[in-house]
Amino acid sequence: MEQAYIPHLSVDCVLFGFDEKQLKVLVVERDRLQEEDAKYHSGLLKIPGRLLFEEEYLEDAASSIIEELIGNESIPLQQFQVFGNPNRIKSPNDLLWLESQTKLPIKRVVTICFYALIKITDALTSTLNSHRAKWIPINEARGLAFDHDEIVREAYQHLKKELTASPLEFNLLPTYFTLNNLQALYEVILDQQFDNRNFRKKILKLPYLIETNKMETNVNHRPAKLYCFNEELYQKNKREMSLFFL
Amino acid sequence: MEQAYIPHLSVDCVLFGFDEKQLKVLVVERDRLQEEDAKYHSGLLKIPGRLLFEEEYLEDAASSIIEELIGNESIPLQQFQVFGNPNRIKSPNDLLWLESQTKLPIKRVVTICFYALIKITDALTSTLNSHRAKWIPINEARGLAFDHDEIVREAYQHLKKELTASPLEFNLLPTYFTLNNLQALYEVILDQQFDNRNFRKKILKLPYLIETNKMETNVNHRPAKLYCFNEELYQKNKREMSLFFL
DNA sequence: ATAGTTAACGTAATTAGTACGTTAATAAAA
DNA sequence: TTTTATTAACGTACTAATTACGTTAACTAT
Repeated sequence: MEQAYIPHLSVDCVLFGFDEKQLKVLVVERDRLQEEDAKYHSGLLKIPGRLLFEEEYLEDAASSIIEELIGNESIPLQQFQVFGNPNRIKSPNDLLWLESQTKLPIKRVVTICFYALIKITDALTSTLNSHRAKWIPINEARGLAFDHDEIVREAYQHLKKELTASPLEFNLLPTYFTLNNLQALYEVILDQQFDNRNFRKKILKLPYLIETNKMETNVNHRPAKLYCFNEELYQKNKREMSLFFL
Repeated sequence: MEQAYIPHLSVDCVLFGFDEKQLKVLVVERDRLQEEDAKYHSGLLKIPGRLLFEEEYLEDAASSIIEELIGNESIPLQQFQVFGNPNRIKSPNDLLWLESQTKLPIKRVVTICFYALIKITDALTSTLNSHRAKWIPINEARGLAFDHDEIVREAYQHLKKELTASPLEFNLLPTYFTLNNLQALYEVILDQQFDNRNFRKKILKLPYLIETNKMETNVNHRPAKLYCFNEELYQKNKREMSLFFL
């Protein structure tokens, strides 16, 4: 059964990834319109999102958008802000594109935005390619379609704030990671340097950070111990640990 | 010119007030429907809100709702969450009421929620009465129409989190207040006691808390100095002071 | 072997936070 | 006029957390 879109409401997702060096966001190509689609198919970039269906839960819409791109359906989502100015869609092409997608006359779209943290290794390149999606460094997310520059900027602010308040960003790391991986993540997100020895002392207090007996391999220096994240202990402890972390 | 409503979108406001003892929220009566409106006119309670107009900014809608009830138009608003489950309007009467208000067929309403802090003395009793609005203690906000119980609960959580992260709740106090007024506010919102002497030391570090030469009057004990809040200094300092306060 | 690189442990000094005691100023009661 | 009740306002010793460092260990590449 085909579901009908609500022409006034959409859901957009800012998906964050971390490749051990940089914080990235996932963007997809907004197809160029037929008329201007002359030579190549590479269009303007946007963040993943679509109009809401009439009977659809907001979280379900966001999850389905993520699942299509990443394949994983159990990724925690954070609703962070609504963008709904009557004039937020400034470019006539953006509007035409929306109408071509939905076959509906579109006047104004209020979009409910979510962000999620993605293990960058979970996203298969083939799936990304087939959706013409790719990771770009957050500071290169400029000139996106609609008001998506602003949406990405605000999502980043919320992520920063959340990370300062509670240490939960393990989802951006691979399953096994070194303490220095973790520190690099904190430094990149918060744009702030930490003393390695003090960071280590502080982070090791977290009961849900588990030391394994695995070691880093293929490095040309002393290999570090690998750690992993115990989600069950995290669920138990996040309430107490949630405020005032770093 | 009459503006048309968007039948799928509304804005609701949780307005917090503080009467030196209790944290309160402003509620209005949802008119009983004609049929059941037999004896008296006191209806079910709801928080203030309405459908969005087609060309209206979200913040403007929220501001207009507040201005109508409080009269003051420059109150900072915080967008905190969207409530948009397809089945969030459970009571048939709530739906009928919406349709009677808007003369539109309503299927599903996604509501964008804001909260604001109100000096309780700014709200004129006459204005409140004419809108059949009143302040009720937050823990008595039960059995409200729609899913407004949940909305109030969530708004309160956000307020708590915000107050823990940054000390900005001066808008809940009268212009001149004692340090004990301020402490009582913190204790009520955070549901936590503070040592009077330590609270005083900590709060006096805030550069935007200004000592005046006025004194408390009409108290049968040693009168306290009155303080006020310097908004300009607050704007300058909030960035640095914003995290990790109490 | 030696140099280069990052891992991992430790400690003194500083700063912030907590738990208290004491005196001061006012109104009302005795 | 003294006493009592009540809250204001100041101060200080103790404890916990944070910061700023030094040092040694384990690995690779030359």
